[in-house]
Amino acid sequence: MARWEPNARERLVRAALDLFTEQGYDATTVNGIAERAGLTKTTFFRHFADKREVLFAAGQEIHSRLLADTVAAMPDSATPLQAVAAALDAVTADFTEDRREFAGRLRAVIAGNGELMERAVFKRAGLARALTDALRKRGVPDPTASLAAELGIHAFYRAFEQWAAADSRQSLTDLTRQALDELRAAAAALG
Amino acid sequence: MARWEPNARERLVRAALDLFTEQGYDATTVNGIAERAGLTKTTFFRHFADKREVLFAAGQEIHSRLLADTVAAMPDSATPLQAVAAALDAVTADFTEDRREFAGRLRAVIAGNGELMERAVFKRAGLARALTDALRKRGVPDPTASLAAELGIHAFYRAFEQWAAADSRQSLTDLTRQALDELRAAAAALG
DNA sequence: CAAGTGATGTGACTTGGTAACGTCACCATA
DNA sequence: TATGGTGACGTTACCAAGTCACATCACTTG
Repeated sequence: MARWEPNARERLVRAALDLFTEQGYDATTVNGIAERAGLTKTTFFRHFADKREVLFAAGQEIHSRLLADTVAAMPDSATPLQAVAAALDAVTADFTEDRREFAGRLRAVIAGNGELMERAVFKRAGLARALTDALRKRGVPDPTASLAAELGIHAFYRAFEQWAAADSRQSLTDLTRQALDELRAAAAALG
Repeated sequence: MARWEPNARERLVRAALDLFTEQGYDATTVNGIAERAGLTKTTFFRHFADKREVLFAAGQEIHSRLLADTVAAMPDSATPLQAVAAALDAVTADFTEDRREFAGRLRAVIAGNGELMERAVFKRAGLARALTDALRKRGVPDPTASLAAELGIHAFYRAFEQWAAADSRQSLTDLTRQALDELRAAAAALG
């Protein structure tokens, strides 16, 4: 018999999201989360750097690396925006249909709290940064690199809003491709 | 004789920036800041929502409103990017030469601490949001509005880095104009 | 001169977050 | 089988951020 139940990390995430939706983020204590997961506060902070991070740790650094690796693997002939598009394809493939309800609840909790919004914006900036750096390593000069990266991340979040909130039947990959096309056209028309 | 020294808010900001540069952000307590300003912790939190905000409260909402008002005052014939350029001119006029040393120290402290970076990124997103909303009110459709706004804010921060860090003799207004021109050209060339 | 206002102080409290130390199943290796 | 290490967790104590109820007193207004 095992000494501890497995998947402590995942249990903490689920307990946190449940409590946040039930009583709100502020009214939920870390002690409460840990207790529901059958653990203690100390263990919570061994898994997550702070209270907010329990909602963001899943996938963040993975996605950054996936963006960077995909961009690096593109042939030299690819344009910056083509590299960005490929990277977004790779990341969005991870957002399968069965994760949509979870993503929707996550989005709702985050949207309802200032501290969480702040962290979300920061994470978004981190993704843009990773994408920018990957483009720079391909020799894309500034400010083209950061611009292409921001365009891509912008498209991703725009699409994510639709995917997680509404009941659109399209995949996040398709929605992101459409958003990127729109943004590309708008950028070209800016003047 | 007045019961309290005047300018409590400003005294708190200066005390905070001084202590942060001397001992670092983490090693500085709110009690310490308040004490140096001749006040107490409670009074600190009456002026600033949290410890970080003491470095950001100056100018944030003022700048948002200035951006919005300037965009709103532009003639209908102006393009989105022209409105953005005018708004940036208005905001950067506020960054006079005598504030440069202060801005440089501020930038250094923020760059050295993760929590402060997070807040800075959030404030930046707030400015972009204000600019986007102002453009929308002019009838600029999405995603053109948010794109033009992000381009402008991107230019502003890019220029701010040069202005606050190096000893370039140019005004922030000029640096921002140049940065916006570069970004416009890069956007048009994206494909 | 009385009543009200506003900026501050006091003290007690909750909670996020850290740190030192202890516990015990599991695993490797002799 | 004996032994010693490792990793994941718990316990306890602590600090500092942030909140709240209540008190103070110069200044203002009628």
